[in-house]
Amino acid sequence: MDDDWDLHAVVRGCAAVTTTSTDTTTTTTANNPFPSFSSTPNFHEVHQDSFDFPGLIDDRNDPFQGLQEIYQEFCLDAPPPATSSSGVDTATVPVPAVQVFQPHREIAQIQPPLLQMNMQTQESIQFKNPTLASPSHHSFPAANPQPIRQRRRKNQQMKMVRQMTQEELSADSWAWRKYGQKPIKGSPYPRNYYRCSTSKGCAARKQVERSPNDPGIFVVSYTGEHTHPRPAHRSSLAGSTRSKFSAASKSNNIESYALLFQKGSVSSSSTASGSTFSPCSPLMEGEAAAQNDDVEMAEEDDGGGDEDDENVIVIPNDLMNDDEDMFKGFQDSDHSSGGGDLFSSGLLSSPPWTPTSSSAKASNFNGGGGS
DNA sequence: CGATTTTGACCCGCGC
DNA sequence: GCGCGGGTCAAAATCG
Repeated sequence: MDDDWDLHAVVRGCAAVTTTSTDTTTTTTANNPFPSFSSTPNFHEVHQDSFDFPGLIDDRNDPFQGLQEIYQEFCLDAPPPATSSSGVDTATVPVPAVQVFQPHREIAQIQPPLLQMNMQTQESIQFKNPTLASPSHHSFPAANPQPIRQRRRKNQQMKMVRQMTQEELSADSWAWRKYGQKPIKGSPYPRNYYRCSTSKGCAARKQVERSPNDPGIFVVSYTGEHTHPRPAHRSSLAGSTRSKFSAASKSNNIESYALLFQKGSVSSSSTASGSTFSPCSPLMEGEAAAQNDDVEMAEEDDGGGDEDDENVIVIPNDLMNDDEDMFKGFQDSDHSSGGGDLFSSGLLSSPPWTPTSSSAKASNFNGGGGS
């Protein structure tokens, strides 16, 4: 197919784009493959009763901060705090499983290292990034350079799952490369596998699949962590190929973004179109067939599908509003250095989540591409 | 020509 | 131990 949407762009969309317009977001961190969290009362409501994470959710004004910190530990090279605020080793803190499903909302299912330490088989937890394995805090084995397949117990993998829309998918500033696609039992839509293409040894992985509940929603799972800083510029590798948006990308207005989305929508009916930033195109490829078969999920438990029920933290959509700050970053770096994202890379000149462009939404994205 | 996508095969975790 | 299902590999195709 010649009109495939650019995969990179697609997968780049891990950054959240939500409707929020306030300043409740936190910033994404350099190596953090996951979107940062924002703090909202909602989170408190949902989780405070469900968890008891010393140092994670506490009395701080920003209940999310703790979570974010833990996340950062997971994703960043920065050494994590040794203990929780209460002095209790976080590794020993019981972690009840919680899942909250909110259709049409983003969901984060988190398995941060600290929380995971008390899971059954600790030895199975590994970080490929040496710097992540902070010996004093985590008893993770040192990164093993061992190249071949590194498989952890499936239910032990640290994973962050999030539901997002097409446009949100498009906001991912990381460069991803697709390395596989598999039909998932029980789901009409295939799952697409991506790895970070910025750095060869980067262990960051991303899975994207369409939500069986709502084809307009994409379930994105992040595993592993980046072993390199967030690309300052969209590297030549980053989605450089298959890009057919040169024209649109050169324009410096929001319309170009909207246009791109329109393109996506138009093409989606037949093939997905060659749009560079189409967040979900890869998904659609396989989906097309599935959709034709009539999505017939006898009973989908949830969008999360077979996510591990245990050891999972689900974060409501509202809490995941990192887009704003993230976007700030885009803008900041964009104008000057190019900022390593769709915009800086020239794929987009304006953020998709601006009021203007927001109208050109993910709704366009249904339908699916070819193959 | 280099990078990415596609896709069947292979590997392996996990439940029975 | 076996089989299923999911994750990854890797060769070939594709694209700019």
